[in-house]
Amino acid sequence: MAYKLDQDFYQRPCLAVAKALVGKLLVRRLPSGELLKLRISETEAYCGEEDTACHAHKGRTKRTEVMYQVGGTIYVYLCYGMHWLLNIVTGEAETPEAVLIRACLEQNGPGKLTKTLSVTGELNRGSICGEELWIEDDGYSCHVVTDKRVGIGYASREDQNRLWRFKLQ
DNA sequence: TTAGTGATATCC
DNA sequence: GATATCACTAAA
Repeated sequence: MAYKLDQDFYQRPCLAVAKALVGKLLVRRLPSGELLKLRISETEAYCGEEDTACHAHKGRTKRTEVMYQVGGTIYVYLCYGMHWLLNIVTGEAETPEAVLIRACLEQNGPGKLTKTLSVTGELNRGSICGEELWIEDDGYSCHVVTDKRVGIGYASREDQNRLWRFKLQ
């Protein structure tokens, strides 16, 4: 009995949302009308200006503006000129928090994931509760393990060591 | 291990 | 205007 997560789900601290999203179904309706469902197997939390790994830690800019929206907003970002990364904004408005969807089952890597789902910058600032992209809970539950975040060598040692990555075990 | 890629931020 | 940076991937 799958049901679509509503906006309230995302209006919680990013760590809680990041952990809760692991094991959920990411659903994408392609422009062609085709429906794709993938189970989320890995997420990472990026939490506020205090977090030196977070894009918004230096303050609000044109790019990070999206992270200051209310939870439930989609933040899509182009990395290394070729990969779109999918994030979901969490928490209250004015707090720059987001969860990076890092991988789904059968899809390791955030860049491959967005390629498979045809996620591009067009979805940036959209709603994760809309008709193009949303998340469902089908009652599946599993063991979630934590780990250090990766690919954030520019962050402080302290922040690199935070166990803010959540994986399906 | 390393090259490729382009938007963004930061520095003239 | 110019350059440095980057939450990655594929090929070797």
